Amino acid sequence: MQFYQQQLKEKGLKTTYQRLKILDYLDTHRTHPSVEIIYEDIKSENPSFSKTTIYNTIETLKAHGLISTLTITGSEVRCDYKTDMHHHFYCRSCNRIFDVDLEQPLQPGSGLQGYAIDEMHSYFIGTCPACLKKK
Amino acid sequence: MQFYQQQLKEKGLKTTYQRLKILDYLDTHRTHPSVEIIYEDIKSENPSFSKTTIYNTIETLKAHGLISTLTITGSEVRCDYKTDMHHHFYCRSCNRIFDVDLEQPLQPGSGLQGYAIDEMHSYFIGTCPACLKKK
DNA sequence: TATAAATTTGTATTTATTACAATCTAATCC
DNA sequence: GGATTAGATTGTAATAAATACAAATTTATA
Ligand SMILES: [Mn+2]
Ligand SMILES: [Mn+2]
Ligand SMILES: [Zn+2]
Ligand SMILES: [Zn+2]
Repeated sequence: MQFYQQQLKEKGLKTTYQRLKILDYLDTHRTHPSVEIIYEDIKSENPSFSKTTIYNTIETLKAHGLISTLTITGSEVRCDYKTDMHHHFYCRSCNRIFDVDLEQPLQPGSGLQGYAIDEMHSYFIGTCPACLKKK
Repeated sequence: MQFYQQQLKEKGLKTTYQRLKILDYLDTHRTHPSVEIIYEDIKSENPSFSKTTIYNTIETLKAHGLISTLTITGSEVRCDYKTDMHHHFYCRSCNRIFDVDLEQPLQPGSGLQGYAIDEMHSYFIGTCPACLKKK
């Protein structure tokens, strides 16, 4: 928790219980949870937590580079404690998102001369091993 | 138009004015338009066209591999006539999506052993050259 | 401890998408 | 060609994620 507090201070953000809680949640739940999931989980032990706060906090933390978000499911934002570039696999069957390692990480390349790049993503969509077994 | 009709037949889909129109629209508007944009444009010359039909048709055409869709903006589905794997750049400033060529096309790699892959995407987010100039 | 700025909260609103039932149409068969 | 029917389109209602906003609360600073 001390570390999160320091991160917030470095970014000029006030330390609040909510921000610490969300950072901790994402750090310990590397499952790319949706806002809804985060909300349900946190709310269960902290009923006064507001969903709007989660939206606000996710936006703030992301804007300051402390977390990242994914839009690969098409229906909701998914959150990620990791901010370094890495790749994902989205299983349509169980709705889970997995981190994947690729031999060839994504590189800008000459086709992007003149573009200012903020984010790089690559991902796969399909069915994960566990779901394949069930069928 | 003859070609679209043949494509539909090959997939066992009925030929309808709406499907031909949407295929033609996407073929001639390689701008990754949203459903809303497609709707506005088509409706202007064909007021009876329904937005639901566009949603339905996009889904059907995609399911049969005749078009593809992107979810990279986070707020709406964007449509693409191209179905072969290629990469994208999303400009947050003008909301446009550009096709980009990369030296290294995305490859599954050993990190995805056991996964069944339906789609592969990679994309960049940032500011396009035109928007950079304006600032 | 008092203060100001920032944050949280609850509610209302917006927007994209889906559900659904009635109507219509394309393909098939006579 | 005309009747049949499965499939497609349409309009409306419903859902769900995300945003807007203002009041209440809290943090950091003095
Ligand atoms: Mn991740
Ligand atoms: Mn494209
Ligand atoms: Zn799965
Ligand atoms: Zn731009």
